[in-house]
Amino acid sequence: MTEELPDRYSAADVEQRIYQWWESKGYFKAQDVSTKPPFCIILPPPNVTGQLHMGHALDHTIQDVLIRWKRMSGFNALWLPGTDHAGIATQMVVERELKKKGESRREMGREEFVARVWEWKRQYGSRIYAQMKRLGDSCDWDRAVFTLDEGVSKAVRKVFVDLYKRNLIYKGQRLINWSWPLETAISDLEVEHRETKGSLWYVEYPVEGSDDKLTVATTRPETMLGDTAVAVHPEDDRYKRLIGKSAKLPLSGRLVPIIADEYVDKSFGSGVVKITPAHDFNDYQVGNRHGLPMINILEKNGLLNANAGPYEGMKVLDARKKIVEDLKAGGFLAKEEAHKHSVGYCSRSGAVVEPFLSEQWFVRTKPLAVQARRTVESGTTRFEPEMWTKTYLHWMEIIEDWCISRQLWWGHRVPAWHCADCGHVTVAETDPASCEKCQGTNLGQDEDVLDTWFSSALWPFSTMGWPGETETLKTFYPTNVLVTGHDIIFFWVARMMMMGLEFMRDVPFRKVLIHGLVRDQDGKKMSKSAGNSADPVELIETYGADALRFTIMAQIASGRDLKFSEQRLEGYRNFMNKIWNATRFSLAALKDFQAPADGEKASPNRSDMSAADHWIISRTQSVAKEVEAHMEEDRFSEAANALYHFVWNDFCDWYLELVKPIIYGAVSAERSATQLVLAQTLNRMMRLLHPFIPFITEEIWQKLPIRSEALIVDSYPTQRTDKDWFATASKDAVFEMEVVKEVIAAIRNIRGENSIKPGQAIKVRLAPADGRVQKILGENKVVIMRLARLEDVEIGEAGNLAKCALTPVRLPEASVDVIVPLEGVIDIAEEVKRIHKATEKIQKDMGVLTKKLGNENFVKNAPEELVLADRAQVEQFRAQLERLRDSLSRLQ
RNA sequence: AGGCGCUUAGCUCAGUUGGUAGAGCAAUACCCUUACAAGGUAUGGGUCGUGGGUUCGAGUCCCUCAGCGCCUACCA
Repeated sequence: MTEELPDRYSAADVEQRIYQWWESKGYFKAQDVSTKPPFCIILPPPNVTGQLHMGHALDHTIQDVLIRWKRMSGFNALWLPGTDHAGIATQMVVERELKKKGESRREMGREEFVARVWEWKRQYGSRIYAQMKRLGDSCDWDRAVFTLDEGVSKAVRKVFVDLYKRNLIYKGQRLINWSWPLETAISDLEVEHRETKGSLWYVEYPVEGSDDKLTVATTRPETMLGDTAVAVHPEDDRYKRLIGKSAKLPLSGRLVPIIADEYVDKSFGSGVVKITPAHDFNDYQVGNRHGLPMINILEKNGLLNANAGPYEGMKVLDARKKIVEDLKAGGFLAKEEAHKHSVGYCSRSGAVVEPFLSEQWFVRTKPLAVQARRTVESGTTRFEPEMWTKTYLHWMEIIEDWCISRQLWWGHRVPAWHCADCGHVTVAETDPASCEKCQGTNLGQDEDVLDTWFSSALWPFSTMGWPGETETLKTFYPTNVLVTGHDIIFFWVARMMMMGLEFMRDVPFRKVLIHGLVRDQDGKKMSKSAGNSADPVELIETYGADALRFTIMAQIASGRDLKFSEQRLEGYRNFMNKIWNATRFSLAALKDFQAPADGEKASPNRSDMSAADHWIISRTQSVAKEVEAHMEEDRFSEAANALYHFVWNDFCDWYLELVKPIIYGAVSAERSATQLVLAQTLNRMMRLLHPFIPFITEEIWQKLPIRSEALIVDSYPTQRTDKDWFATASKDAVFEMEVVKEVIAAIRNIRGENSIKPGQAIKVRLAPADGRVQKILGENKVVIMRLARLEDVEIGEAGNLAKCALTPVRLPEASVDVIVPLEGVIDIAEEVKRIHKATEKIQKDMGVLTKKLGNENFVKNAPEELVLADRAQVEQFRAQLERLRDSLSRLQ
């Protein structure tokens, strides 16, 4: 009933077909109402302009593995997808397109431009979804949400209005970060600080009414046009007497007061600071403390304004140059020093960020942060790894008001209307027809849009139909886990916590799983601009999505960054091929196998099973147990590695090899039993592997003799689901197989060390220490002969050891001497070397143990079983050494 | 400046309660053995960054120092 499979697995031929089949069958769908327990993850919405990058690949693979695992574990699993309108990013992309066509945003006006962006979105907005599907993301696509969808927009408005009415949103004139190329405010978090080479200029400010001069140190001399004070430290004896007097600004001649403020560091520069409240955050605070006027010297486009007098219309850097020249010419410049300092850059445009005085909307975050802090402190929401808790809590302590307005066109427009008649601002969920104060109809909507992160902050409930009281919310809120990188804890996680608690009265998620970032081989963060980012879609095309997923999952450990290497990916691609070929062999071995009617429940007669059969079932049980424990604790790499080892080493290297003599043998009850075990093991193996490598496992599943309709919705093997199957394995089988494996390994070692050609069959004598082991060896004689390539094996007394290689096999509770007569087979001298090597190793190990056991305190304090085990081990070593010495003496 | 993290085999990294160090890749030797050369068998390779402490016993817990990295704040 099996068809022929190609000997190489081709992911490209399989993955997209399988994905479409899953989707067409509706397997990704979750139920709003269900008897199953809910499990929900909301996808951190990628930018609608985004292309899938390695960061997504990492983030999504974790989520998909979790979702698939939970889905198979009987949960009503919902992975809710969506995309983010990404205000600045998208606006920039579309503007760039327009520019190519010779069009501009400003010329076409707001309405037309927004229409063009929507057009762009319609065309390219689902590109990222298509790429996610290549990765295997099993999202419930029918629920996909875009942040500008009607439902989400309604939620945004409701939240805005609500917070405004409660005075948690306000509009105010404040100093904010201004990106002049984009002509918009940006939040603190969108500013990147970079060490930059600059100069420190010492400028002399004459003191009014005296010959004194104050030397002011500054890195931005052009801002002196906006100076409204000069400050010194109140305890600075050099300048105490000048406090209260006025200084005369060079060039403009304007008078400014000399004030005292503790903010000034006496030891830095000259100990005198010029105060420019409208262009520096510290100065802004000093200005507020002293009630200083604020002089803004910049236009929105970054050029100097009328306040700059003769410098009006110049760019900041040009003005700086000119002013330095003028200061020098006027004799005001005392000196210039090279100076390194950190400068803020706009993370979007790359331009230097200017602190800029402007009218913006703010969220008062401190009251919101209180609960958001407490729920994490109390453990209602936990961070994993736990260390991020501190980062989060610290930020919640120092949190500042959040500037939520952006001077962009693409986004949620601020739902506030300014009355031209009375000046009142009407904030409302539905567009008002008239001013709520004077009833005038001369209303104009606020021009600003909201920070993209404002809508993102509502994501966990806005995507589920809030403010409606939906079944989705009832079932899935709070969500179970949020999976994200540590770079957006502040941007996003913290804000979702605040909003969720405020509007849903409950945390948005029970757990925040923080993972690391993807780096290149040199440890650099992957980024487009650095040109070092691997393209996951390309990698998927070359190696397959499964290989990429497994590479990620096998390496990701407790939130650490992961260095991506294609070599490693190749290794796991080989693993996929290994699985494929193991299946190919198995299916051939099952050609004449009749699938039992009771499918997964069918078990063979225990008496018909071989030791290998018992053993592989027991190994399956162990690995299932291990994987379950690791998955429960989010130790994905441990789970992945346990599976890797199980498949490659246990199943392929041992089980399949052990079973070959039976499979190739005559039809019998024993052979049928082994076929059944093989079929059942394949079934469990695919189920265990599926969350990690969904495509290949589903493809294989469809060809298995024992299977259900679809692996993706079959059950995940645990001690409970597969209790009966695991119970068919005899407990003795593990021990029995250990003996067999060790004996084979010992013979192989003798062969390898003595350079006996693989093709050359040899004779071996096995001398077991007791009847139990003797029985085991007898029962597995065929297997041992095959795997060790023997032409004959004798089991019994050690006999004459003359010219023999000997390896005492070490096992707790078992001992066998493996004896290979070497005469005519190899050079005796080689064997002498081998025995010396083996002896040294045992002596070394024994030395450690005897030293330990010689320590009274160890014997007194260590657990008894440990001491006993060590003693037994020493005894065994002693016996083994004796055998080796004996063997050595008989060689010469 | 403060906070956090890292330092284990040539490379990339695991190592959950402290009990004689592991994986993948790379390397070496031999093999196209009828599932797989994207494979098999065997082998070599580490005083777990430094110095100290706790303990019968430390890669694992505590302290010191060094190097690297990240985050936050910022020097006018």
